[in-house]
This record gives sequence, C-alpha cells and structure tokens, in this order.
Amino acid sequence: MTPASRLPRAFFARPARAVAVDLLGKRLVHRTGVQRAGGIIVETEAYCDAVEPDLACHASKNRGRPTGRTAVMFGPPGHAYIYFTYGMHWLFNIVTGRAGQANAVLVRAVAPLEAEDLMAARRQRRAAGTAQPPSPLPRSQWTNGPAKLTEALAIDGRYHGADLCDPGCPIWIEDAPPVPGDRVRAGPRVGIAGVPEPWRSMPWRYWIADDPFVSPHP
DNA sequence: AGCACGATTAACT
DNA sequence: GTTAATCGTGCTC
Repeated sequence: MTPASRLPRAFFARPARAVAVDLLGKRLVHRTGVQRAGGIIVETEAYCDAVEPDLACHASKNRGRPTGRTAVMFGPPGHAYIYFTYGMHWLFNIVTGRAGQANAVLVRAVAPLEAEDLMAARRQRRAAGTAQPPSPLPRSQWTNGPAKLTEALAIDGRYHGADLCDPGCPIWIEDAPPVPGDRVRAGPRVGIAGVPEPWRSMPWRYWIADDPFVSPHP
C-alpha cells in the first residue's frame, strides 16, 4: 500500500535550494515489512544548484563528468543518492532539478515521529565485548545528524538510485504543512572545510529555527 | 598499484 | 577541544 501523500516527482524537479527549503517539515518514511519508521525533516543542505559548478558537490569530481558513484545525481529527480563515507556512515540525499544536471539535497536531521522504539534500538550502541550495559541513548541524539538518521531509519546503500516517487518504493517523502518562512534559517554547509571559496561559505544549509533535532555544533 | 582523505560520530583528555 | 574508527573513491605515479 502506498500513501496518497507520497511527494510526486514534480516536487523534486526544481532547483536544489528550493527543494531543500520546502523539504523542511515534510516526513521521511521507510517501511520495512509491516513496520514504518519516520521523522520530520528539520535540516537539509543543497548541492550543485546547476547554475555553475559547486566544488562542494561530489558531482564536481572527475571534471564534472559522471562516475560510478555520482551517476545517480546526473539522472532524473526523485531518486535517492546514497553514499558511504568515512568508512562507516551512509548519507541520504534526494536528486533534484532535471536529468543531465547534478543537483541533490542532503537530509541532515529529522525529528523522530513513528516507531520511535525501533529507531532507538537501531541507534543503541551494541555492548562492546565486556558485559557492561550500554547507557540508553537520549532521544535527542537518535536522528540529529545525517549518518544518525540513516542508521535510525535503516537506510543504506541498497537504496542507492531507488525511485522515491515509485509507489512501490519502501522509502518516500510524505507531504506535510510547510514551515513558515520566518521559521527557516540558512547558513554555510557543514563538513566541507577543504572546499575552496566561495562554495565553502555559500549559505545552502537550511534548518528549522530552534528545533532540538537540528545537528549539533555548526 | 598505491595513497590521501572524506557532505561523520563517539569517545576521550 | 582532540582523535580514532574504517574503507570506497578519485587522483597521482
């Protein structure tokens, strides 16, 4: 069964920055069997807004030509661009814009909404070797980061390239009321200190003001 | 064929 | 504030 509120391709077929802002307040859902886990998107980042090269974007590698890793980003909008980083973390993006352009939006944080016990279990550290009961991870830290939310929602590389607009896809974005414009904040993207200016400082990270699940530090 | 490093996180001083 | 964990990718030799 597919919810009628699954966002259609037209939503994603727009410039990355517009989609990144409009994704705030929407719901990211992953169905595994009969279980559903999901959260309200509270933080995003736009990459490769197509006007000119964005050196912070993976698609700018290989002189801006597609590679095995980035090919999905050059494809049609509404598909998942998921990649593995630091040897241990999966990051979830949605392809935006139109085919031929390499645009994407990174989902950096969500607020837990459904199946919270399931998310907590997925995020709970395994007891390392010695039999010491791991202290429960606070709810505030379940999904407040790009790699934390993929772990909590069990999203990984198997969904790389998946069409989120396909009624059969177990991952989708559910429509929800938009966040008022005066509640949206913008600032530089996180974790790209090695990227040259001006791209390093472009304010293409968006979040909901004062939301407790926005990723820490930055 | 080899290598430096990353759209991060958690644990540590 | 600092650093280890951990490995696929893109770039250099």
